[in-house]
Amino acid sequence: MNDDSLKQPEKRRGDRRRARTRAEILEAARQVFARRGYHDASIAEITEQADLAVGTFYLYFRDKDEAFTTVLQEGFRETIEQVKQAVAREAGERTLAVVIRAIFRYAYHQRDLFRVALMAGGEFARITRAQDAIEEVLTTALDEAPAQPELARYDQPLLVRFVTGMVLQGIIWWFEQETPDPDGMTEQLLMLLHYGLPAQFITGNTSES
Amino acid sequence: MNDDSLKQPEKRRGDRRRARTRAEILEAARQVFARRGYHDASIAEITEQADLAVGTFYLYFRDKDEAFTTVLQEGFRETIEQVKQAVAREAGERTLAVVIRAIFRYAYHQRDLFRVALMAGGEFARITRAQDAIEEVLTTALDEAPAQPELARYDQPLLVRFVTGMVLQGIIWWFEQETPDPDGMTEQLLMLLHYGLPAQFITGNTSES
Amino acid sequence: MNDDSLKQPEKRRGDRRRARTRAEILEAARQVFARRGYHDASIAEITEQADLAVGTFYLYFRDKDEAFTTVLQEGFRETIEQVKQAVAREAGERTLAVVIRAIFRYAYHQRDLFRVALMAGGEFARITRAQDAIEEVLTTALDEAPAQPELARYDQPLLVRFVTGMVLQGIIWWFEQETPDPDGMTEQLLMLLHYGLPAQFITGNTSES
Amino acid sequence: MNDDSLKQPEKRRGDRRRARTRAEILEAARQVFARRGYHDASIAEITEQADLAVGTFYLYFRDKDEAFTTVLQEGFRETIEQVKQAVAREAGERTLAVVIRAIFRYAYHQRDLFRVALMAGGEFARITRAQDAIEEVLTTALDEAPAQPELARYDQPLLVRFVTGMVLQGIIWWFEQETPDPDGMTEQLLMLLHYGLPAQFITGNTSES
DNA sequence: CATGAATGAGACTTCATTCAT
DNA sequence: CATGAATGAAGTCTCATTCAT
Repeated sequence: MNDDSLKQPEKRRGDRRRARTRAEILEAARQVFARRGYHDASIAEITEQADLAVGTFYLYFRDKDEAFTTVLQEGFRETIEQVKQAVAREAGERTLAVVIRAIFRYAYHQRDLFRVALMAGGEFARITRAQDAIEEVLTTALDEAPAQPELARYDQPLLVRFVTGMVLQGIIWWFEQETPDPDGMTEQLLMLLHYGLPAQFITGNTSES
Repeated sequence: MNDDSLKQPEKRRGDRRRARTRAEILEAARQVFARRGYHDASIAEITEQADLAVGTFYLYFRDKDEAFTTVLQEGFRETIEQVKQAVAREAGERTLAVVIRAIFRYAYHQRDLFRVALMAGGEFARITRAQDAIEEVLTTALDEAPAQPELARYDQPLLVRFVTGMVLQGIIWWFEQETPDPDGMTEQLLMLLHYGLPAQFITGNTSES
Repeated sequence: MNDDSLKQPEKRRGDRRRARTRAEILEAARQVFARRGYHDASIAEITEQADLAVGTFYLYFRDKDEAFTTVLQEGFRETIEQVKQAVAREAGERTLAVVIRAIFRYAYHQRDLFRVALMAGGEFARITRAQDAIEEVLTTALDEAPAQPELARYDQPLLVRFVTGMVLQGIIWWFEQETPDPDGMTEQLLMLLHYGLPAQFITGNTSES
Repeated sequence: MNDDSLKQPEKRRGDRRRARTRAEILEAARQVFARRGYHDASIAEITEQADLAVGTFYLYFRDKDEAFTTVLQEGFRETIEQVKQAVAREAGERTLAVVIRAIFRYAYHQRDLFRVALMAGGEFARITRAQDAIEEVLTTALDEAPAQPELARYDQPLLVRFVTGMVLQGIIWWFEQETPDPDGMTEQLLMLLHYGLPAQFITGNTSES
């Protein structure tokens, strides 16, 4: 008891400190990965940015790869949660419109994270990590949607992929352009999904094939 | 004359040999880049795959970067040309249907090349090189299409990006799946572009917002 | 304060260690450069001689060139200072005799350094670095000397070069011979500068031209 | 007989051709060595300059080193011979004045060769090759000179070295300066050897030690 | 004889990772 | 916990030399 009441605060303080240092490294890593890409980012630059010694890095992460993975996982986990909360807030309306708007809104502030994921290269798995995050949210939305007879003609996973591709391109667009803002981007994307393209433009005929 | 008839064969033989070796290195590079990604591909592995000595590589390419760029450029140049020819063959019908079908048909056989481009990472410009190839073809198609009043509501470059994103995901799909085949993939994509998604599914309401 | 008294020793220890390692590399480099010349000296041989890993070299010097330059600069700086001090000690007598004796005395112990500088080859600038060190000292001596009417007939910079050439040959002599010692060498050189050669020996006549 | 009269011309023609090619390579080598120094000169650059294929080089020289050695040897042999002839022409007057003037005159036109020798670096022997050429001529001159009692106080080989050092510096001077011309240079050097420097300047006293 | 494509040893350099302090 | 000097494997690139044509 005595022991406990004395050590607990210390332990907590220690824990808090550990957590803070860990977070600092992660934040530094995120910036450096975004700046340099996975391969050209060096542990030295990360620790320097975090104002720590090189060795400290290895007290918190097994290796460069784990830090990288963690940056993505924790980053995307947060984004996914925020999106889910946003969707939940618009109670019941688990529609594509709501989901995509939420994605774009949060992704816009996380452009860096997507940059990190997309610039990684190397094992292909990594590239898709950004994609996975989007797919997960979209798939959930589709699954929870009321059955739609018109959807039957689509191969669902493929459909998700197509939409994911569009969303991804929207985010990539922001790597270089600032406009449109998230809501404008959402509007453009939904418009396309809603109205599609003129039949004549697609097939070149008035009548469909 | 005498001189010519004597030296020409020798010169041609040398040229042919040079071209062959160059092609072998390029092919090996393409495979290794696809297998490992840009950074993890080593010159040693490339030359080994080509059954040549390391030094030989440098007789044909200034450095790794030049080889990489060449793999993409020559690869995509060929693909782009084939697509354009295919489109031209279906005289006059420069519709999206024709273009996208052509892209999918040729990209299917070039999956490796897209893998190379997409796995590169590093400088972001590189990642988009695959994207650029698609965008170029799509933009041309859009520009040559008859003016469509309904298209006015879209931001054109963004529209191209969205479609590019879908196409890209279709190709990425093939990295792991074999089906659907190019024509099936085309059909799915065009269907989405043509009919769009049910309004209710998008907005959650019967009436639009 | 507490902080200071605690950290300072650590910092000092680290600094001392760094300085020691740096000096070890420099000493090893000097030996290897003297043994092999600039080009044939390899970083591997230098670090091996210093009993360190290859990578350690690059913690202290950007590249081989910087190490080489440093070996010469620090080596000659020391020599030049010692010569200047020696000259200063013989207060007021800034005569050639004093200067040259000082040069020979210190250069004798620095034979290795001159070997390094002279064996460098490559960019010619480097070869002359040893020469520069001597020229600098000699020029200073000449400039500070009381104006001498007889000196007017000489082209000063050329005169310095000639004397430099003699000194250099004296040092090179020691690369293979041990005798004469520095003072003997000085005596021989000064004698030549003082008495010159017999007129008849130079012109072949009793009377001068 | 028949055999002879028929083959000899062919053999001679072949020999002449071989000799010409060899000379072309040597000339090219000399230029490239002068331009780049021993190490940075590549066989490729030499053969390119000679407008030949790389392999041809090895039909005439065992390796790079042999070509280098030959450039120096043949170059200096020629210079030495010319100097000896010039000296012989001034019948009987084998004085220092004549020898040094001859050296400077021919060395001036061979600045490149000395540059090659001096820029070589690497094994020290090479650096001295230029020096050897001068020493040889000077030593011969000294040996053939009538015995001079005043010379007795000098250590002869050392004396030769000193003079060699002066001559060498005169030639090095021409690497960057154009003036004085060979005769002017000779005059300056001889003046120094003849009159020496003012006693006061050397010792700082009016009376000698 | 001449050619020049091919070879491969060897040099430099970087950087993730360890460990003594 | 923190530090940062040291490590050394691994990768890129050069170029003297060989050899089949």
